[in-house]
Amino acid sequence: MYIEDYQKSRYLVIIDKLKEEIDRGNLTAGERLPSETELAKNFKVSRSTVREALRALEQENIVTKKHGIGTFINQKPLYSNGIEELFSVTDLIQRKGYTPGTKLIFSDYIIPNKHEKQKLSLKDNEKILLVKRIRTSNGEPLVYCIDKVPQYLLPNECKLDRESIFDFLEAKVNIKIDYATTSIGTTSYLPEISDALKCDMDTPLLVLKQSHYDENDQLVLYSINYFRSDNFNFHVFRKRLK
Amino acid sequence: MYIEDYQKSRYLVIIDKLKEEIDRGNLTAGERLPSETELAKNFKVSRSTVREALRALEQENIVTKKHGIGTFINQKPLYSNGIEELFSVTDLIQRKGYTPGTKLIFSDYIIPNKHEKQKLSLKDNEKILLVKRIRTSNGEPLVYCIDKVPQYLLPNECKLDRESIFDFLEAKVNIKIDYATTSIGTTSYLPEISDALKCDMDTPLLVLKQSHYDENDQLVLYSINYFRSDNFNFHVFRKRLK
DNA sequence: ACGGATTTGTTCGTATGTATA
DNA sequence: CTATACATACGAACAAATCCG
Repeated sequence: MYIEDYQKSRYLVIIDKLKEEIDRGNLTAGERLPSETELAKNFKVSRSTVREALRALEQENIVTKKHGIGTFINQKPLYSNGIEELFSVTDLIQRKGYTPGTKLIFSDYIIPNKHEKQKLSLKDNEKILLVKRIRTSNGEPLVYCIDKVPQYLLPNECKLDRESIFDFLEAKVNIKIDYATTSIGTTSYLPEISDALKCDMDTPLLVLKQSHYDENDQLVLYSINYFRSDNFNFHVFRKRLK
Repeated sequence: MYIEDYQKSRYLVIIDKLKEEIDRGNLTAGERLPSETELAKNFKVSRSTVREALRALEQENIVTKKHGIGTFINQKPLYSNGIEELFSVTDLIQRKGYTPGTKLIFSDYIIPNKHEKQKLSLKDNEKILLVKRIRTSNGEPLVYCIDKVPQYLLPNECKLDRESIFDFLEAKVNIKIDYATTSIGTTSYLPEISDALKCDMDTPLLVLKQSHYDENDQLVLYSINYFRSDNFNFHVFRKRLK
């Protein structure tokens, strides 16, 4: 009987219901929601619970609250490639509806140089697995990926050559990548990389250097991704503070 | 007497106090905060208020809460140029401790082309103010800015040649820019722009195309910024969802 | 310009649920 | 199993912003 809604907090249920209303078109862009008091009455919960739900929706940029006026459905649905959400290259390609592929260039354990040692905060004698791959989207080269993982995190002999590193770490080693700090820059023609991506000397590359952390704030993966930027952009939603 | 702390909500005060403790080093990275109940007792507020403060700090990526364990100061210092926060180029330069400057290239009202008309959702006959400027940091050219503002938003004859457009719109026209949707890409050498930025043919440019909206979701400014990327990176904090 | 009605913001106190050590 | 810590939920009160007659 009460198996149905078992263990789902009320405010989460309200979020789902409101999102459904929006998807279904009963609530459209720019429209004002019923007041918090009204919503509370409708959903038969307290105003606090409604506010909890609205807060989450505001954080997702789905609604905007205005003091003394009301809560409004946002104009901009956004969700393009919002770069502020961390996903693997595999995910990135799949979300665009394309088929991801991988060409392995290099994969082996190496002795880290000073810079790598510092980035991954390694002790002496600790090696890293260095993987270089070209990721393709429907067969077309899109990204040149260089990934570095400390050896001590990995099972023996593992080469990480095929699958998504994110998926592998999660499935086989039980490491969940939680967040990353990323720097975004560019570079001009680099022989090794530009040629592999089949782009000419005039095509600059978009470079993402990322330090990935797990849920315990351990740095588990440092990666450099070179994107062909002629047919590729990232998007960010930027919000003014204060 | 009571003029001092006039009208500042308690949770904001708590946020400031906790940040101060962190800055001062009394609370260091990785450390666990006192429990919510304890903090409430210390600050002489209810636990709800403490939670309100902690929620905000979590959103700013300053602390992480773990169910049943505690609240922890984050490892990562974060936000150098967190691009997810929207600020003007003037702010950007000032935050780095440099002195911003401006060289005006062009400023006049023009009849928009089809693309501009669509981007700014203009009616027929509506002109736009087109401004092209080089922004300098301690005298060195850093960004080439192209800004487009619908004429009907501006006072007569205004040319926006000197100051920050953000500041001008806020101070003189009472338009507050609230958020922007941004695409990040690159471009190779462009004569007009690369030369102005004094960079050679091998230096790619980082391109930010931004649609700026005010608090009523009105598109008020479309801008294209070309950054010299040889001495400049953006940073993003990317978080995994789910 | 004023006042009252509406709406969101802040704070409190309390109770109960759930995760972790 | 128990104590601790965070998560969810309720209801109440007052503050502050906005709107409208």
